[in-house]
Amino acid sequence: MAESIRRMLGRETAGGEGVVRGWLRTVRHGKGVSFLDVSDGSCMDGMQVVANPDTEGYEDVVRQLSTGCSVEARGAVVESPGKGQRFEFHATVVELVGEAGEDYPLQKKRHSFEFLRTIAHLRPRTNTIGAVLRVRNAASMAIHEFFQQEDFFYLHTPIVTASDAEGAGEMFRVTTLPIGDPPRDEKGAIDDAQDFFGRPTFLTVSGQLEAEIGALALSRVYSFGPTFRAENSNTARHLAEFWMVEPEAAFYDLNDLADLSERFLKFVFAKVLDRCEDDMAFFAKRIESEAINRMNTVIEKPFERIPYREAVSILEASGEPFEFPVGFGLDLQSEHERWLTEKHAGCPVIVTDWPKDIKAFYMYQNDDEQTVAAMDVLVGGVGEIIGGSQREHRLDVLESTIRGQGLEPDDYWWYLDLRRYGSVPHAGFGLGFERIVQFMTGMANIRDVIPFPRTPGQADF
RNA sequence: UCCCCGGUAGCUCAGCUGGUAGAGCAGGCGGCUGUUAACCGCCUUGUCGCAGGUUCGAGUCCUGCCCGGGGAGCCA
Repeated sequence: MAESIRRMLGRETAGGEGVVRGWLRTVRHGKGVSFLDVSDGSCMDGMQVVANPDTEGYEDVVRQLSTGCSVEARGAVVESPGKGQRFEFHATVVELVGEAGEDYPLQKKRHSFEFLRTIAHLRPRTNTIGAVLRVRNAASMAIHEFFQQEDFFYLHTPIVTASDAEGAGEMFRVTTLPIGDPPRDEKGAIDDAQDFFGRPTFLTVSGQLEAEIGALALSRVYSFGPTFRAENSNTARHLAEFWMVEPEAAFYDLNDLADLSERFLKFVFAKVLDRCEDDMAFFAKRIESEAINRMNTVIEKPFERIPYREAVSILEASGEPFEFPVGFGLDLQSEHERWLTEKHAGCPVIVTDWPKDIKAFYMYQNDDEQTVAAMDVLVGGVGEIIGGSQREHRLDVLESTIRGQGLEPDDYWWYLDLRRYGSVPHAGFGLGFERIVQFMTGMANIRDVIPFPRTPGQADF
């Protein structure tokens, strides 16, 4: 195998033979010399391949090269006399592997992200999307590393679920019934009993309920996988298919969970900064100047914890002309979240103990009977980045909350069983993976931080 | 789903209050240069999103539709 350009550029010293394989970003011809910017995606920088009339294939290959074609060059790594790179590659042979005609869509100029989305099969070859994909990779691995070192087991929660009551938005139906002529029962309704699973099934909107099963056996688990929402929401923050990280831990209370979330963010961000230095420098320079600073704030500053009640008082006393009202029982808007973390605290903020009426049924009810043990982690620039809670582990309280919200306890029979047999306090949080990639990279649209975005009306590639 | 904005050359965009389409980049040719999204000169490229309508005349105004972007709601 050829050495990657990342490794080649990272060599201690020049000298030595090598092979460069990759795609041509641009080519500059001089009278007796040509410079090929060759990228193989292994790092931000490409390798400057230098060819001259002594290079085999100079006239019939090198002089004919164009942006986008793939090449293989054999030669030697030498110190570069030019500015802009430490090493360059002096080719003795250059071969064309795959040509790219003049209609190659990616030019050596800036393209709009909107246009790049229409050529998602080629956009990973751009600087920005390439860097995004490398950051995604580094962040994914850091997430696994973090949980492994914290003794969390990676639990594979299901993609297909029969529960249509997870309560987190519209779901995609999964069926093998013939769509034009489905079987009917005696009343003329579609006969779900004849469907593949014998009942209606959907793509999961959350692995949390199953993660709780895992936590109440292995003590600490996390799921990290695709999640689906059929909401018709068309924003820079929503995808129909996205990746979610959901740790769940037995014998954790809300404080333990807040501690975990703080360690988690600090660890993952530090790893990404360390392993994607060039990519992050690119984002800070070309996409969002605060990208690295924001991450460093999370890494360096202790998170401040503020109960919701107190947060509301602070916001009310702030004198800030907010667009949306503040008051007990009202959810915090993005503008409130950002003011709390950016102006008030100057560090990430964890808002705890929220009014039960605006939170989900499975959250632990506090002794005041008005609030639940929920938390939102707020960071500068985006607001909420993590949401979690201690779960209600008391059977009677959970059953009455389910009924109180008009839900049917029988639909949750196994979830309630977990409270019947060896129930323990436990807690967990969820975070949208693409949201933290957005936070890290400063990319404005979530469709540009996932390789193949799925949004309403869009499932190409 | 609602509100706002937009859809003009392969790409990024300009085109004022209606008068019949332009720049940069890409591409072609030539020049020059150990070059750095190289540079200089010349040249080519358009069903102006689609369908109607108003008008002597529509890229420009009106209506509908499609697509995209921003904001909102919902959320992760």
